[in-house]
Amino acid sequence: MPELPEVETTRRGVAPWCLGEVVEALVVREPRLRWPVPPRLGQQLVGQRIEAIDRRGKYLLFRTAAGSLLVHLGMSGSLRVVDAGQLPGRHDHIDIRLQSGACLRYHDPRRFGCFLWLEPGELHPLLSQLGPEPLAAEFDGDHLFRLSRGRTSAVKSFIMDAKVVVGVGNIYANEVLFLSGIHPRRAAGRVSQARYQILGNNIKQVLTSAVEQGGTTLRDFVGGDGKPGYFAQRLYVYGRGGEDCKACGSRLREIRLGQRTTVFCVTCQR
DNA sequence: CGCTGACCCTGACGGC
DNA sequence: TGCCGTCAGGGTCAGC
Repeated sequence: MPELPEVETTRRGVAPWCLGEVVEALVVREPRLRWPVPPRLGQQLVGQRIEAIDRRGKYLLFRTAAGSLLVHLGMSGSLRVVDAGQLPGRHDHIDIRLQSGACLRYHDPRRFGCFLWLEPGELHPLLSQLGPEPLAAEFDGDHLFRLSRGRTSAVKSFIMDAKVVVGVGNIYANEVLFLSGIHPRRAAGRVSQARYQILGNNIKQVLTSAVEQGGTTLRDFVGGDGKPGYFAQRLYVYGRGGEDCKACGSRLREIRLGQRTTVFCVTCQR
């Protein structure tokens, strides 16, 4: 599912159809998402003008004068612009119909995503604990180094912790650790400051590049405009367990770490 | 406080 | 062909 670049790609894809538009109707066919879709969401959203679409980590925020719609795509969610006349398919759970005739359609087979409402100025608990944006200036290797002191959990789990930094999901965690030469199971507290500088820089570089490429296409991901991303061709380790390391030729090893598949090179990563 | 594992849900895929 | 186990890009939560 979407990691940060996919969410950003979705944001950019849908924005041209949404900004300045008034919501005509909210159609909820299936309210059972990660949390139930609030019954009052329609009343809150309909009639409002979408003034901005922001992203915080992997959350999207549709801003209106009355409050904000908070959307998370979960593992399998997508948001696409379709013509209002297009019939919904299986797992097309929610439509946001705009007065222009366009329709934002939320599709999510696994239903791990969410649609929630935020009052103006409300700091939702889901957002209040989040760490810095990886592409912001306040995130860097020093931030990782400081937070990691004394931590015994694996550095891979550490960088995937949204309280540490948002937006680093399983694909990019694997990639970034490979590029940094760091063993994913190494204790976070036992990675040097110098290596965290490298890791921090690689997180910024890889996510920036992935956003520019339009995200990573795996299985069914498509951006808001329906076009697939092209980052998948550039993956070094994710999905390549048992294959040869592109740097040294060793066979890539695959392990489970915090219930997530982890792929790394025993030669390149220490 | 930090860490681990269960859990939420559907679908795809491989082995038998 | 079907059945079964496993796995999938997310995150929360309880328990230690």
